[in-house]
Amino acid sequence: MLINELSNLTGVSKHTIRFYERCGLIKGKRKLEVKSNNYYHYDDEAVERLELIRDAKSVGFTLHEIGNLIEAWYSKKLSENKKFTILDEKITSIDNKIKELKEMKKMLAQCKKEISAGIY
Amino acid sequence: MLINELSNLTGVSKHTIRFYERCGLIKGKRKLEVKSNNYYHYDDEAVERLELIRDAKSVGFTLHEIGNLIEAWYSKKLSENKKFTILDEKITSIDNKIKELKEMKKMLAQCKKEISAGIY
DNA sequence: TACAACATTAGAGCTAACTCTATACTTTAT
DNA sequence: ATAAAGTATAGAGTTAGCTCTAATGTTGTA
Repeated sequence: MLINELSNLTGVSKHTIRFYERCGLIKGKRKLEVKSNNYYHYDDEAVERLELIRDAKSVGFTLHEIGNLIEAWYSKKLSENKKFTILDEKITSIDNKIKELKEMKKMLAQCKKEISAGIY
Repeated sequence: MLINELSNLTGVSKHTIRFYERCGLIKGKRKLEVKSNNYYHYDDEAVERLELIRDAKSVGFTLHEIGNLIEAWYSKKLSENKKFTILDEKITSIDNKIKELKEMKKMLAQCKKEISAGIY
């Protein structure tokens, strides 16, 4: 698919897709058999990646961190050990985030209770 | 306490504390009885707020969202209903984030499995 | 009393992550 | 054949969230 379709499918703007491409987060491929233009073509992996980027961003990961994650995921260059290190790091960081979110939720529930009780 | 102590206690830099103060996220108070300077004094609530800001930021909330939350929490001006609306909104958003994080974690575990199995 | 350490304000500078504009070429529909 | 819509590239502009500098004044210690 071309960039427009990818954009419609994921809800990520074309500008942003190109920006992510410049950052190395996703990769389109040129078709060698097409000589008249140099349009990029995207596959399902690009869709997957954009969804991963969106989810990871929304829980506070930076593009840089997401880049590492994607590399561990898809790269053929990294050693198995290196990949595990990155993945385990992210899993730990996810666990921490979940813990923080649960605490925040508890706090908010407590806050609601206090408001109901008219403490404030 | 003065800004230096607040900074040491929370690990948030003085510059950043002042930045948050300009944003209205925390509030120091001047002591009327002190005439020779206009230093700000901070209490335990300031510490609480800075911790809340740090936690909320790390899971992807913006300062703007955190500002709303803090207002719902501490403000005497908002109506009870308005506060509940904001708090419930944040609770929903927290639940979504937890869900996303759990999915990501599952994906990462799957990724590790695939790497072990030598699929990549 | 000197001087280091601390405080305030104003404003400049910086990085991440977009977002937009301009230019130019290609494809598609009429 | 031509106009509308799509694509690529380069680079400028924007916003959030800091981060730093300079100027100036205050406090605490030797």
